[in-house]
Amino acid sequence: MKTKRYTLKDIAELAHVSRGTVDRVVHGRGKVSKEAYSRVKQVLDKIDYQPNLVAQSLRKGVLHEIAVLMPGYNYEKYWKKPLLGVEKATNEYTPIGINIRTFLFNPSDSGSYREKYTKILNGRFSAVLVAPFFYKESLVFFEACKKSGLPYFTFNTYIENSGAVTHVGQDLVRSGRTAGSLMHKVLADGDEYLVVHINEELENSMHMQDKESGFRQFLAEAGVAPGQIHVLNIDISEKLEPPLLQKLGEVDALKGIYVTNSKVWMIAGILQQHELDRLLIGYDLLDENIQYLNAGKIDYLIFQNPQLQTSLGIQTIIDYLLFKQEIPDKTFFPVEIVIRENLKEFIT
Amino acid sequence: MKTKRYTLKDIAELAHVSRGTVDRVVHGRGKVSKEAYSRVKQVLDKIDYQPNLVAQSLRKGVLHEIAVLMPGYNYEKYWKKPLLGVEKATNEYTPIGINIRTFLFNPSDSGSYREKYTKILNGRFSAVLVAPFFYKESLVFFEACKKSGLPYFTFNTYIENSGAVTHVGQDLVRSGRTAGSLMHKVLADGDEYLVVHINEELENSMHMQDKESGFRQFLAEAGVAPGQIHVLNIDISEKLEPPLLQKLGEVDALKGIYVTNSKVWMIAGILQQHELDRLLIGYDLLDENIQYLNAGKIDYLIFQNPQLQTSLGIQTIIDYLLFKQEIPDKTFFPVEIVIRENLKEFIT
DNA sequence: ATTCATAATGTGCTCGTGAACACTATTTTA
DNA sequence: TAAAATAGTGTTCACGAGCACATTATGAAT
Repeated sequence: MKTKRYTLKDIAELAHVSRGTVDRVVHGRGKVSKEAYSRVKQVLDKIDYQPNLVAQSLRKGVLHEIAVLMPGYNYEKYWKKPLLGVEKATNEYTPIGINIRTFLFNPSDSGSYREKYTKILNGRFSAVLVAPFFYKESLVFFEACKKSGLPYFTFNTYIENSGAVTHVGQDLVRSGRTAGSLMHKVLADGDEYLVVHINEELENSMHMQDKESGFRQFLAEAGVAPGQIHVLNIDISEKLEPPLLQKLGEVDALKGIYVTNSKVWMIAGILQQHELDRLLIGYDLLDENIQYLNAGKIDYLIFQNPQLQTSLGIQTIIDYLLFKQEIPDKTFFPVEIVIRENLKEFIT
Repeated sequence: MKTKRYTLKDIAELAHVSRGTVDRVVHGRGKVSKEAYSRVKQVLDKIDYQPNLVAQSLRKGVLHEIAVLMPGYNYEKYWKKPLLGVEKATNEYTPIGINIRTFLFNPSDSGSYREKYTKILNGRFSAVLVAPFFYKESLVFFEACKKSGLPYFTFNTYIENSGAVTHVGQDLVRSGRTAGSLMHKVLADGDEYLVVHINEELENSMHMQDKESGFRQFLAEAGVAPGQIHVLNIDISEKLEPPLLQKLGEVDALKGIYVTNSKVWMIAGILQQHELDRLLIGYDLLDENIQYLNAGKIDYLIFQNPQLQTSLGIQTIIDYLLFKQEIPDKTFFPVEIVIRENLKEFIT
């Protein structure tokens, strides 16, 4: 465990050359004779040289610059938490020579996305963490990254075969299964289930499909007939109330409602207004949702820990850059179940 | 945001003195004239000097040594995870000049505890993170720490008025409430509840009391009569089976069982053997528990994330030592609810 | 006024790395 | 063969803080 750390000077002595030569070998700068090279190489292979990061950092001023590309929270408040995660990581890593630059784009304007990623490509970054919000534009961006040898890491939105070193996010199918299981534990045998998708133009509808399929998957395994599961697609621009009330009127045994995104508070509001009592499950710790959770109108919230997405993402990048660690191509983090009783520690 | 970092040299120039004088003022080493002192002080006040940690670390070889005092996992496998947390933190912080030394004691031998903490007191540590397993011995240790000015941080076991800078742990009352709520959501109105304490000599029984009181607290608020809640105290050296079966035979409506520690798998085994079906809630992701969770015999596990206890503890210490941050006197982390469906990400 | 003590201040080296630079040895070109 | 080019190697400085040591200034004592 207590392996001595070798310095360039140590190696130089062992290989009977000067520090400069060792440096040239280590960094492959050339201008080294075959004999000197092989002697240094031999020593290097034997001792597993790890450069002193502290000294590197002191010398270079800044070891790495990392870019983060994500939507600004003034457009969508969901993004406030991920930004907090970035700030946390920034505070932690700045003193050791890692600079983090944040590029916020407008999530309803792909032009602003392009503009920001161009800046990143023109900067001199060691890596980039990106929420690939726009599909087509992201593919272009990824190609450009590859061309300039810039490693990219994605979070929040998963893109198949993106070529990213790692994706950090939540397993959506699993989160749907979790919702199904939670609901199934509480509901009785004959009760029926409702899945509500509340669409926004912005949000990726793939997300919701994955969640629904996980939900159905679990219930099927638990012996719930497909006919007991109802689905409601509502666009946010329409009124939510009429279709919901209609459905609840039609199906009397409908005892559980699963809302596949953070807009669950809207449903909670309608239920409260009409004094209806249903088991209600949704996503994310928005203020509105927390309020209804505390009031007992929402039973379970599934939490993506958006803050963790970015802080974990940045940490992964640093592991990659500094320690050349083996990085898994997907880093999932837990599907957290939040009820009123364990809420507190999640929101501080 | 983009505040320039001042160096000692910068300050020296601003105050028209030499680097050495600034150094003496910053460290209060004396040998400075009143005029020079006040000039430097003035500059210092204005610019908020933050010493360059990288340079400090390089110069001093190691910035801080932190001691961790906890039980070894060869005695109790529960402690394997906290140790992993220590290792994770070690890997992360060693390259920036923070050394972490672990002292493992035998949790059934207070002598070994004393022996290890003596070593720590004789070493030159900047801080210590301790699982204060033995109450009386810990008070002695804390006194000694105070005397020698060694800041101490506790985790896992909470000691009232310990004088620790921070305690890192889980809110036990809240975890009891959570168990109560989960169970109450599923059980019907007339159903009855059972709390099982499985004692080990080693474990602090305070823990279990806090959990039970949280459990009762919640159920009382939810309108469950105290008479509907039964308690079973079993010593691990006895046979668990007879008292449990007797209780279940006596009370027919007993539909939910809450085990206040990680020994829940023992109860699950008995239920399985006798083909009994009850809602079962317990603690921690031991292999045995996971097995029963997957088999559907355990419904919910409450998870303390033991790994997080130590890694968060060490991080807190570093914030304290390096950044002199305001540290809350208690750092709680979430009461995680684990079911079969969201298990996976918690165990990797 | 000169010597000595001491307070106050400045200088220089160290930590390990990176990079510019200087130097030597060998080969190429006129 | 002398001059020039180039390959190979070693030396030196800088990064910022900390600390030992050298230097200077100030006052006291003879």
